[in-house]
Amino acid sequence: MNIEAKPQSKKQRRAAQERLILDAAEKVFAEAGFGGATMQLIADVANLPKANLHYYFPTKEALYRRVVQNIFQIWLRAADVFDSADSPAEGIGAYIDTKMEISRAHPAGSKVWASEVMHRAPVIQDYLETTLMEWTNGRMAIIQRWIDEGRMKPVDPRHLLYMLWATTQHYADFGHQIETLNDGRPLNDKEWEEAKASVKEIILTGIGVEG
Amino acid sequence: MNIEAKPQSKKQRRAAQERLILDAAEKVFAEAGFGGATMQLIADVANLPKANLHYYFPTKEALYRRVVQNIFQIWLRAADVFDSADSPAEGIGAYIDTKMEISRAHPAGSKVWASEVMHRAPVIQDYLETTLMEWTNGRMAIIQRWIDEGRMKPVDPRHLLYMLWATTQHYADFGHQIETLNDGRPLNDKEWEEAKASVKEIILTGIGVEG
DNA sequence: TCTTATTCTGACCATATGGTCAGGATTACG
DNA sequence: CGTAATCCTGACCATATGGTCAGAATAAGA
Repeated sequence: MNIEAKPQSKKQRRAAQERLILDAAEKVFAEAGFGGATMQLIADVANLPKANLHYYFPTKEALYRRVVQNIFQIWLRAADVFDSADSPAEGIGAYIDTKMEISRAHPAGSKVWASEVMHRAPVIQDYLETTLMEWTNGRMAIIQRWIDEGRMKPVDPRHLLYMLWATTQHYADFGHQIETLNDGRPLNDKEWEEAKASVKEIILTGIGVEG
Repeated sequence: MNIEAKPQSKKQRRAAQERLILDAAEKVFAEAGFGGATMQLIADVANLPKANLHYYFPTKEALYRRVVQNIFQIWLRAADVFDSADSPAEGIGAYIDTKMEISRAHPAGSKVWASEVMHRAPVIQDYLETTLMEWTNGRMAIIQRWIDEGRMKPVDPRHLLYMLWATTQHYADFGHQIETLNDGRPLNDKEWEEAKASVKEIILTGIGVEG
């Protein structure tokens, strides 16, 4: 009973197949939207027969739900850097860095999330109302504390958070527009660093912890 | 030949019907995406038989194209305030105000635009490459001039523009999330003013023209 | 009123899609 | 091996959708 068989145990194979399908689905959902995505296309991208998708995921909705849930987990994990910081500049700066890196590494995920929210969150509304709400309130409290301690400018914590989300996710969700305005080329490493630096500079200056 | 007949001339009726269909289409495309929207649903919202839509718009794509073009015009007109200003604080502040007001007045339009860009702009790529590119370069030049004249902090004009777009459009595109985090209620007049003020305060401070 | 152009619509069609299923292939394991 | 469980798949189905069309209704004009 080797729990870590080299090629594949039963469970590992199942997990690998699910991962394969989920990755393909994330791409297709991001590029075509839920309505525009077809199981056939996802199957083609995953290089599997369509019927096989239905063996692992009973319906298109179920598959989509898993994709969105995956993304949500990534967002949440990204939030940790916020807490462990003990200065606004450090916490918010690290949060911007992390969110920007996620936008670069998981643009498809960000787009699926954006699309889901734009369509009034039919699948993950409960997450918005519970997990996201709690997370937001927690972070707002932290920011408010920093403000009360006089360590940053007294801005509305809620709208600061919205600005952080909007600005960082923009580089994923509107990546195509940014690429077009960059003469058709995706941002290279240097340009990406400039983007991160610009965002941090304006916002951190804007809340009075830099410059 | 009364060009301004009270009830309706031929052309006026046609224009009115097209407007009716376009408004319904904007709503439906925003809520369901291009792929998820159906001509039947658009027809229901417009309270017309489906075949009638095809009398005015030959295909779903043609209808969608018109919706996106309409929105693009609104975006462009909003940009005027940028130019007529002679100080960074005034120009950028007015631009933020205008974009925020559009986000409130035309959330569906903003969502359709976002969706179109997220899907790699299959319909309006040429606009991105020509009109938007020119507009962006023009505004970057203005910002750069302000910087050269020492009237604002030397930030990257391109990323400042992206931040302006991202932040203002966020209130339309992610309006549902914002509403959920606002205890399920849409922002009221006061809250909307607070949002505008917060965005302006952070950004204008961030570029060193306020605070 | 008669004629013509325009607008409207129910009924219809070809196609694409999500999903099913019977049975074949493969693997696990005694 | 044998056999039971799991995994895989081609063929199929019901439905929904974009789009068509013949002809009715309406308006315009003489």
